[in-house]
Amino acid sequence: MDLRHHLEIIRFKTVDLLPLEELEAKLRRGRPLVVKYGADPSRPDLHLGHYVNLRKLKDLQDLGHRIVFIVGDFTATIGDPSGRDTTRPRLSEEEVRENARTYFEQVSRVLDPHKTEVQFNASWLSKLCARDIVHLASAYTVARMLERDDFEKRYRSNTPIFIHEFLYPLFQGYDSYHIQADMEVGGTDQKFNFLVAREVQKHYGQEPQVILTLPLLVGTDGVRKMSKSYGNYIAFNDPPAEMYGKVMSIPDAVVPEYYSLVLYYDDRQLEEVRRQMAEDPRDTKARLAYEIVKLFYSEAAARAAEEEFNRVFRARQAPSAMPEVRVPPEGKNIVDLIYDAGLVASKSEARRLIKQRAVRLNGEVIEDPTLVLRIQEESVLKVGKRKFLKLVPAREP
RNA sequence: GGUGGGGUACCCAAGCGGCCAACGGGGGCAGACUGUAAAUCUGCUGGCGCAGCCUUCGGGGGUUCGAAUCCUCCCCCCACCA
Repeated sequence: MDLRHHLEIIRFKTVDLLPLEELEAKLRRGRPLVVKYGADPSRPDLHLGHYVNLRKLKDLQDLGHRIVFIVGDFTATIGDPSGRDTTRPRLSEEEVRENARTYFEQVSRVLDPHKTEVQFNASWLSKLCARDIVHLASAYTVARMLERDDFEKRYRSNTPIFIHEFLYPLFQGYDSYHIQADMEVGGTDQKFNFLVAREVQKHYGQEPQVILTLPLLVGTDGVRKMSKSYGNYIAFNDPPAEMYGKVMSIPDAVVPEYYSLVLYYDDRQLEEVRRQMAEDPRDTKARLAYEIVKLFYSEAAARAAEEEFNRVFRARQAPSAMPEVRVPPEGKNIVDLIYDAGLVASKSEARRLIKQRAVRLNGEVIEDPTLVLRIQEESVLKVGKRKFLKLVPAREP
């Protein structure tokens, strides 16, 4: 493959790819690049936002480059004392290892696990002594640290920044140095860290890495970036129906973005998507949902998810499968029933929902929270938009 | 180290002795409308044995018939000065 074509593949969908000349020089040597990807050991639940990065790593892997996953167990076990969240748990070694395992298992759905390396950064970072750390810290200045936009924002808004937080980018940079990274891949929010890493590598007399950043996928709210902490994410591990439903719930405006970043559509295809979006937004989004489920599961799963979705939300019928609850012959209070089934967090919440006419039995609104429910035959209880229970009369033992 | 300001529910933010389970906004949930989209309107958003009760306003102690509100000690944050 010629260099131009090779570069073309690498560049697809990237925001930053720099410095380009350095990348060309590295490629020209004909050696596989060491590509670094940082993994957060506290977040084993991968989502579509991660997928954007993994998809790019897959490209690089297919081009013959070496993917190295760095599990940040060092910082995870030290814990981050910033913020008032004193309860934030410090992960134990076993937890980190377990998280890394499930993480890697999910990664393997995109990358070839046999060609992907995993390294734990505590194995070298924990060996640094004070002298080493001072030396590392002299690779960068406070002024330049404060250039990072979230530091800058916090500085301006008088939110504390702790010294060790300045250290983290440096440690990440040290990781790059340690594995002799040629390139680091991540979201645009990582750009600063990646650039610091270049300085660190130079500081140690190593050729700096090339940085490759990808757009941040917007979450299901259509506003903020997809993130577990915002609760706006679609996880690799979401069951097909859930995944399908979540895609359907994204705002129209971001549909083309999903086509672009998740399905990897090129500009020509995207133009077509936009045209269809104007014409038939619902079906265009449905196709997106279908394709995404297919990507993570299978064609059959996608078809099933679609059918189920249409059944429940378009035809407004009960789902084909739902949790079953037995109702004793003497009946059971409706609030207790909803609460015991785990549909709500508290009985007060159950009462509230009833008051708001959000609870239906076989389509009939239940208004009385003191109701003792008795049933003769199988019934369907609907709570809110998407929670269903199948009620079964319990027979005498 | 000094001086001043501040810590209120998921987040921001009012309240500054009883009318406070705590204004308002955001977020979330629910209902109507719909394409589980957007927009809009409405309601809710600590818990329970729910017309009542219990727990909450950084933590402990105190004053008072009564405290988020006053006093006191402690912890934490911010700004300026050093």
